[in-house]
Amino acid sequence: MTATTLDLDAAFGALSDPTRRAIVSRLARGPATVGELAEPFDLTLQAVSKHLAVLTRAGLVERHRDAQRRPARLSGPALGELTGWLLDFRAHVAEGYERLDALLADDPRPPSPPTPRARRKP
Amino acid sequence: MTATTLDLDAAFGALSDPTRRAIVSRLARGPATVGELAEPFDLTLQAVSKHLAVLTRAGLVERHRDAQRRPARLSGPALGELTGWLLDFRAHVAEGYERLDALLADDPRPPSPPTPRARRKP
DNA sequence: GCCTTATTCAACTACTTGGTTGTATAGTGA
DNA sequence: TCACTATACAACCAAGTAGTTGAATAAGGC
Repeated sequence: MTATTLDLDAAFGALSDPTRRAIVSRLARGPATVGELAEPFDLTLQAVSKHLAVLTRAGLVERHRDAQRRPARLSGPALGELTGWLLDFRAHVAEGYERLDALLADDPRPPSPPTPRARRKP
Repeated sequence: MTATTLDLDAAFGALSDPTRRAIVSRLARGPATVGELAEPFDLTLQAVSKHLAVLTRAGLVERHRDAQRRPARLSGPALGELTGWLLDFRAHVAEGYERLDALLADDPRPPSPPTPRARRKP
């Protein structure tokens, strides 16, 4: 409740980096230290530490102290909020599509031109 | 199934910008032209066009031509995939928490020392 | 053909960011 | 205390990006 007031900018931004997604992936299987997290990557510990800082600032990861170590673990609530935001969106999109269908039914245009992504002039 | 092979980097990156999220928000209520999308923002049309390009590259938005206009609309599948990815994650997180509980039950350590973030020397 | 509208491309600037190296802090164990 | 481990901080750099202005392209209407 009240929640973390998740910063969507920071959260989405944090997940836009493949290294950070991999870190999140690993943390999803349980807490880990910076050293453990850094192992699979060809990165300095400092770099991983920075990535963790980004994830922490975004509210996606929590840290605590365990002797010299500062293990990180995922913050469930933030991920939940993020997911909620997207789910909410999908619903709106579905709604939008219905409306679009109505529009198209009124319009003498083919249902959906085959324009998946390619935007090159011939 | 095979799906659009959604580029998570691009998709999350695209959503990490508040302007682009606002654009997506607006598009969720139906297609719109660049001009229409630009109206609520204090931005040039070029800037909005660029944002749309980012969203399109990320597979979140589709464009087509309608006379001089090039209306944009959300691409449902991509949003769905993104949501799926996060949902999948949440499941893993829940799993991870269970495992963590087991760990803590095995460990003579207080559940969570009050170390939120402050790391300053006195 | 010419003018208007809608949008994009190109070049440029200011700022952010992912990475580095080097140094400093915190905690453990001898 | 000293040595060692784990992590963070600071300064820096190369690359990316959000924004700008100005010019170009595309389609319609006259």
